[in-house]
Amino acid sequence: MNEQNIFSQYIQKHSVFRDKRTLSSNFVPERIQHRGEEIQILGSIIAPVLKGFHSNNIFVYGTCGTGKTICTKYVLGQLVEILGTHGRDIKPIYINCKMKKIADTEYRLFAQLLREFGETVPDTGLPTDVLYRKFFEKIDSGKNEVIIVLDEIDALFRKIGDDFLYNLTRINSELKQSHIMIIGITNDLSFREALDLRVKSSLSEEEIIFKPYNAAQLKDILEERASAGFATGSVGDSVLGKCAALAAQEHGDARRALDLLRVAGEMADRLGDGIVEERHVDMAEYKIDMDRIVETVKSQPRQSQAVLHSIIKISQKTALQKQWSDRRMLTGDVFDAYAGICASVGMKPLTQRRISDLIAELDMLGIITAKVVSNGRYGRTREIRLAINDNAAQKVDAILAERFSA
DNA sequence: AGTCCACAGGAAGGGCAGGCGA
DNA sequence: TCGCCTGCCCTTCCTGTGGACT
Repeated sequence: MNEQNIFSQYIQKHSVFRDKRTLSSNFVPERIQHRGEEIQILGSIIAPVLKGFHSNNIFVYGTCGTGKTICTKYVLGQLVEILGTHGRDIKPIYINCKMKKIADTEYRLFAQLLREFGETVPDTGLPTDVLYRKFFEKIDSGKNEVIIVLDEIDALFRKIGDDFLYNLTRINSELKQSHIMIIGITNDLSFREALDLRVKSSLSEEEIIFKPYNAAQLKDILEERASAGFATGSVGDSVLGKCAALAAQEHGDARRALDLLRVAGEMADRLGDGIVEERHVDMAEYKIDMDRIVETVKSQPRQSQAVLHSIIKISQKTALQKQWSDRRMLTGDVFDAYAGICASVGMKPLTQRRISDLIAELDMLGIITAKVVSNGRYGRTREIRLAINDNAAQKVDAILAERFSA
């Protein structure tokens, strides 16, 4: 091999990792810690399908990173494993409703369900009721028990309402030999309350609530993952403790804890340090937050970017004169600045109504905070502030300035 | 108590791209 | 090819809001 090859150095270098996959939040381990009770309950609700009985629908609640998805996948994995010995026709389907362009509309949801059965469905073009009928015919062509896991079901509900749930449950009353069971996963505890009465009554569901992990539980989880993921002696107890403590501050989010640990390892690797230290966790925390912001901004449509650009511009201008807490602006200010940017780059401006929606979307993404306030006779508007720190704002501004340079 | 402001936000519909079936 | 369907982005129109001001 050519010693000058740019990758030869990488191959020779010692890595802190043994198996990085196990440090991914999507990885389903053989044993899930601190969720024994929830797994038991979930299993006991699903179990009747093994004997040919119908199971109730289930709603799994819990904040981000509390193990809802992983436990559900784990239980279904166990189900599939035992199916081999029982030979029943049970088909679990996992769909993440937050995945844009995958299952974020009723059409796309049914299209995705049909694809799980090996059908080819166009991305658009067919009436939704045709897909509905196709799906119906497909599952009723045999004796099937279909378990549909709808992860982040609240995202789909917010976008298209609860008709899709009603339609899914209604299918059961029409099916002759098959049955559908729905497992909805959500971090919105008020989700059920928002459902229409007729949907609630047709669901006949059970609920499981996942509580956040505490720091000690997170550390247990990290220890087990680290022993499989890192080379022996590469990561110390204090590093695991720090990742656990930081994640515990964020509502006991195990996903965050794993991300911190994995990225800290990547930092150590990149710097050729051989051992993961606490300073790598600090770097990881910064990098994760920065990457999230930059990626979010880059993936926004041009008009949203122009709105954000105008918000940063106003924020920078006021920063010179005011305290941080006073760096707020109103919808009208943002619209004026946005119109100015459009004029300078020759872009057709959208209406204020549309900009109002884009501001709300940026708020949802966590890049800005936009609070509706009333200023008395000076009107009702949104008070807008940047929700990212100065470093991130500068980085985002540099990206946007390049995009909107006249 | 009534007025007024500067929007918020819902509803309806237009225009577009793209796919299907007759 | 045409009519009909979809999702998506957008505009237009409208009503509602809440607190300062008169």
